[in-house]
Amino acid sequence: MSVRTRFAPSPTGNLHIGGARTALFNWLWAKKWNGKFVLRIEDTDRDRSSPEFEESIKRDLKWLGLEWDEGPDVGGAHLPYRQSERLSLYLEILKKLKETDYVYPCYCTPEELEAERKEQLSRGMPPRYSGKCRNLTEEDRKILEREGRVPSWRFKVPQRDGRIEFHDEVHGTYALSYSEVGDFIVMRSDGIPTYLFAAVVDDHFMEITHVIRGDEHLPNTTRQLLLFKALSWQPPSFAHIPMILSREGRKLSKREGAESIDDLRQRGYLPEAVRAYLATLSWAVEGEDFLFDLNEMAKRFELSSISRSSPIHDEERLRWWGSEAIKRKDLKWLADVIVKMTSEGGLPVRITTEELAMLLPEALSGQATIVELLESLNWLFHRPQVHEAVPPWMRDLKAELSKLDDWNKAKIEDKLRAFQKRLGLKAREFFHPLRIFVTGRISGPPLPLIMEVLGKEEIISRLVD
RNA sequence: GGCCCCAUCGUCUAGAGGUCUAGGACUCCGGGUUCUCAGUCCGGCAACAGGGGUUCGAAUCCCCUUGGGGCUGCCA
Repeated sequence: MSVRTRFAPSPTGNLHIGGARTALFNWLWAKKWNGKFVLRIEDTDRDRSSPEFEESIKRDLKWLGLEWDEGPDVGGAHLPYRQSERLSLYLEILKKLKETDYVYPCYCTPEELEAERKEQLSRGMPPRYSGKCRNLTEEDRKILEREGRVPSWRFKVPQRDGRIEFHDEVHGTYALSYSEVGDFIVMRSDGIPTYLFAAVVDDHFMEITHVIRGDEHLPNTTRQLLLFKALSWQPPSFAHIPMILSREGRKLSKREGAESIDDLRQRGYLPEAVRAYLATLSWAVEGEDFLFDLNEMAKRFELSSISRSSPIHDEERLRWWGSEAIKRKDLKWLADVIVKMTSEGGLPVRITTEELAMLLPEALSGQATIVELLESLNWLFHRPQVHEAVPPWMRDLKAELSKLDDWNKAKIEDKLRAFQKRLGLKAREFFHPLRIFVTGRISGPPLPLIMEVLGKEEIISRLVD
């Protein structure tokens, strides 16, 4: 059987680094085995799901290079791929469950359940469903329904000793006692299935072979296994990857380090950098070159080498991957992007893509993002605002340079050095202020190169005296 | 509260009983190179949470404690 994995986000927010890493691992595992990567939209939370989030998630996945073989927009053999469009299927399966007596209607209202939970907690009891609707008679049910109550449907968790056990690809054996699991709702009173149920049904019919997801689902898996068993379905393999924690060591939240992929893109990170960074959280690998190529990454990917402890999101390390990715990028490509950005930004373009590509090797110095790269090059597009005192030799230098006809970096450098020596200045005493007047910056590519690129006229006008 | 998961430098991690005076990467620090900064190259600081076992021998196995996380939802 060929490998099929899925990424099943709920469209209740943007794709953030945690979800992106889950998607990445699923993609890698499918591709490693020449299998299929399925995108499934889990929009069963009607209150919080929105089409806008679905769109942004898809856009961000594509940006990361994680294209899906089956899913919304691209179709596939298991249509539809949005849970809200699969409602009749869940109803059908629920019917089976009813017939085999694996579920029962629960007439408790959310308010009653909440009160019950509070009560249990205050008495130091585990907050679990009491099972009070489990043994209702037909007569009881009729009475409750006459009151206008619409039931939800709960799964009858076997009341027995022992534990529900399964093998997890990263955690090894995981087990939970039956007595720890309360009867859980599979179908809400409004006819919408819960995640626990819908995911099981979909994973079965979509023939998912490996469920790779965050380890917050570890306890849930036992419930889902119960469902698989009740339906006589073969469950997939499970791999629960540790969830990324914030700098403070807490679960990622909007307030704490839950960076959205959208945000990283807008800040100018390259997708391969984000991917490589995400991959190395929990995945220990030797070498790093292959991390920039998705297919190479897939070849080397191993579920068994994923570590069990939660990594902490670290911007410093993301930045390092960012600069590595830029360094490896084709110069022409980089130049193209920069030129495009400047023209879109309405900046005067004083340089051709080819010229820029030649300049780039000297200009690259640890910028983590394209935005930073552009920033570091802004002397190309703006005359600097210099507030420093004009050195006394500036007027002479200007005159000297005006006489230089052969305007290339070698000649410029000769001129500059001769001038500096004649003045009796140390190199830094001369070049440093000159750089500031030419670029407004205290660092950058070699000055003669900058001067050649900017052109004689531009340089003369920047050397205010 | 109950149950479960996790635990090596500040961070990501290697390590599957002796090869560990614990290796690599990021950050940081020092030095070389450079007109400057960055980069780059070289070097350096820095960890097995604590306590008990098991064993000739433990970062590696077991137990307890501590710490962190998750689940315990008509969220996913």
